[in-house]
Amino acid sequence: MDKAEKQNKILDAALKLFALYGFRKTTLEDVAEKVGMTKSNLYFYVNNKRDLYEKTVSRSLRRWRDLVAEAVADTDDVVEKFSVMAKKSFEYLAADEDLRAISIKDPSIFTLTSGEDRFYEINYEAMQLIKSILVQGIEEGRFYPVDVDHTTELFFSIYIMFLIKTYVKSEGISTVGMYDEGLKIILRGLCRDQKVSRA
Amino acid sequence: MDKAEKQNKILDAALKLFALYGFRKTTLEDVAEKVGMTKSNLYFYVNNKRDLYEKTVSRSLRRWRDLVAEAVADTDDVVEKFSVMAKKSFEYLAADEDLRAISIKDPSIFTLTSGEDRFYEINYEAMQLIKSILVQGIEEGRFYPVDVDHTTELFFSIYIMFLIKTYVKSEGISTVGMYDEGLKIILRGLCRDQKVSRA
DNA sequence: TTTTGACTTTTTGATTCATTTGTTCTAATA
DNA sequence: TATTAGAACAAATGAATCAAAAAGTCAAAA
Repeated sequence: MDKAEKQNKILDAALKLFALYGFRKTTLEDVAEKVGMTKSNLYFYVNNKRDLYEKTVSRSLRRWRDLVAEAVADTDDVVEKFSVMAKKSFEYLAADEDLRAISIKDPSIFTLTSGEDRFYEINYEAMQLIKSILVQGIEEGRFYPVDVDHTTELFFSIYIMFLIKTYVKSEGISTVGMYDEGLKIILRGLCRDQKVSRA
Repeated sequence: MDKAEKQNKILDAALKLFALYGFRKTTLEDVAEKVGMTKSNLYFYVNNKRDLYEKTVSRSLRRWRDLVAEAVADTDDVVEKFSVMAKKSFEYLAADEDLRAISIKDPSIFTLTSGEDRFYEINYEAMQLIKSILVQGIEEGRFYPVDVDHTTELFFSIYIMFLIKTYVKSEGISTVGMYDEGLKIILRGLCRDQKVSRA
């Protein structure tokens, strides 16, 4: 088992422990024990506790983002792309229990303001995906010529808001209906032609 | 000066002090002094510190809501009503420096989830205004027949999100552009006819 | 190169205690 | 009777202390 491989095992262990206890309550000895080494040896692979935490969360966020990007790449029609992106990215957290547990214990993972976003680089790329779809849609004449940057930020903000409402502060199932309704209205406000095609 | 009148003076004084120092750092002696009485006498007009705070904030929030309602009532066209509501309610906080200062010191005034909203009754009526405009627009055949309840909650949530982004965590002027862009898209997604008329 | 145990430093949590502040009450006053 | 102030009490706060736990370092072993 080489270094990179062991680092991955450490991140796996850390993910589970952070999900279970949260940042403060998990000790580096917990992590070391779970991965079968001493605390001091852990420092051979890890800079410090905070860094381990951020790397753990970052990896999950990146997985999420990539999964959505792949689903979008598998789609042809721009409008369909937009819809797939909106749905996949929103549904994801329902399946990832560990990241969801961490998010509840540490709500600062999802911020409404990019200025205080510790995971900005990851989210920046997520926004690039939104932007690219908008640009494509406008170029193809399917979308109205909106202000791409403002609209990108707007959609991303609304999306984050829904994540918070739905998963961080579990507001019950009603947010799903809101999300669907919102998606319909936005698609209608975005699309030039009226054959929006989705329910 | 009768009791109600003095209570109002107390709320005025409290508003200024809470805006200046925040809840924790203003003492009831500060308030009593500002209004020219002793701390113990304050209790003749006020239940307790927390209650004074909530009443102070509530009054400001109610003023805000009523101002918007009046502006909407002065408008005839439904689409115009929606637009006026969106603009007036968003702009308001830029003018009310005291409430803005309080909001920054106490971000929990604006919540994304109604479950934790201490001012729910006030916001509920604000949502009723949104709802009534949606209903009117649908009845008049100007709006698509959206799910009124979900859409109402959706719009209110987006609105609160913008308040937080713009005033609580001052994200700079860029949110204003986002708001305008979003309003355009939403109006387009809402309106059956295409003569949306606003820039 | 990787690991460990012993080590130091930093953080945390519990406890104390004086001070401030919130709250109540009683008697005076207008 | 409605309103006020002063005294008194109760609760919250903040500073200080200190021991335990956890974070982080390092020289030497495997």
